[in-house]
Amino acid sequence: MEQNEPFRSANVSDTVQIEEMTLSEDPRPRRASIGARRNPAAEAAIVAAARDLLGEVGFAGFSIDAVARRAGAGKPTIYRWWPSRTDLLVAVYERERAARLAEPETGALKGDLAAHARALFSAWRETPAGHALRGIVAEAQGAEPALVLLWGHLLPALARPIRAMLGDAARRGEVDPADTEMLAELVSGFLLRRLLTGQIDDDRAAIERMSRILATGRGRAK
Amino acid sequence: MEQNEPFRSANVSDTVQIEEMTLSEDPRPRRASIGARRNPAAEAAIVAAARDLLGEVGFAGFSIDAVARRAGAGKPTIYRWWPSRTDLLVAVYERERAARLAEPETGALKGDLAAHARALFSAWRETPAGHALRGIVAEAQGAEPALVLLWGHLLPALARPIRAMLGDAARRGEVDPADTEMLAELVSGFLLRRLLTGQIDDDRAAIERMSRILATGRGRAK
DNA sequence: GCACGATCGATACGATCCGTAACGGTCGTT
DNA sequence: AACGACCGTTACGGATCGTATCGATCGTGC
Repeated sequence: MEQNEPFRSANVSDTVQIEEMTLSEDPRPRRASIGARRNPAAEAAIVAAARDLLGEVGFAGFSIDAVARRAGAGKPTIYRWWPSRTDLLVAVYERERAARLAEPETGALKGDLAAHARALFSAWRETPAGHALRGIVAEAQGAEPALVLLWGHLLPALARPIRAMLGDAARRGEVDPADTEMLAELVSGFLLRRLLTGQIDDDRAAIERMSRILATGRGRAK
Repeated sequence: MEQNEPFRSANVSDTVQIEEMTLSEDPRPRRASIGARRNPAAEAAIVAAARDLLGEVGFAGFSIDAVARRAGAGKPTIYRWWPSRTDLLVAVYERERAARLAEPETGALKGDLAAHARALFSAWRETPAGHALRGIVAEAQGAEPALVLLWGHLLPALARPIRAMLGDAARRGEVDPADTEMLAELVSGFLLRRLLTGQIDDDRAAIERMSRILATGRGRAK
């Protein structure tokens, strides 16, 4: 879904600043070592290859071998910097996710939650971040380090903006401060369940309902 | 994670009387064919081996080869009846889950939800059903058939008793009937997120909080 | 200047697993 | 009595993982 122009390779743009267009299939650039230090071009090419691969075939076709082939890199180079497949997935996930940050400036909790959920679903749909997170969750079901990383780092990061919204709402008196933690868990549970079942389309009705139930309670339902 | 309980003895319950040809010192019991029909002993031995393997090493060490070795069965026999690894996981999951059905207390929604969540966590802890479901979810992130099975069959089955409780509550006027669907999704999201992150210990406080928020709303917080 | 050493890509290895094929043997069904 | 679906064994091709080895590259420290 991204850039596909088979640009005629002019130069390699070797400086530290790496553009993300260094991924085409050139004859044999043979990106060699640049000395006793990490080659930023290799790092960028590997992450870009992993990202594109995830975007094209999803987690199903994601393998270190395939990434190495696509990036024109050696597997030892990948394993040197990302000790496991999970780490590479995390690198892709965090790089893609960093670009999209939702602003919770709405004022009412319900609107904040809905906007955030819609923005997150959109990011998961339109970047490989969704596939990356799905893969990480999958690996966490069989590998202990991935599980620790998931619920010690990634899920807290996922819940952080939600918790921030809930904190604001608590300060405004919209919710009981004692409930914010569980409310954040319920929201992230909703998001995660939708992601893992492939239901991240822009279902505004469902998002609206979720936000209303969790933001305003439902005791006084219509 | 991996708090492997010695869940049950390795007895192959129901179905058919099985001689102890699985663990004895005999070199090769060689359970042969019984003619042009399915051998219940083979089926029971395979499912039992899969269940025990899940209970001992979790989804990480679960493979068809390992199950075949343990069951003294041939891989073709397994693939004949369970066309994919996912199907075998489902067989284990549904067999273990069938034993434990929580009865709704028919009192108030909050208590029903809490009791059900606690019973489910308990079953996931003390039988391999939790490991099986985690494996199915993991495979659903990379295989389309598993995904279809998960959210077309398993998750609806998981949500069914919850939806029933919510239906009762709606008839009692406790919740708006229009909210039952999303409430069921939120509850199952809570359960699933806890399972996938290995947090299915008997956290009564959290379960209580979840039940209170979803059952009674939280607009009138203390 | 110069040896050291970490890096690069290429290749290969052992191990594991998947899903299927071929085969001889078993035994109800027809 | 022939048929055919079943069983377990063995084996295969393909894919993947993670690691080892190698020659070449080129900053860094002496």
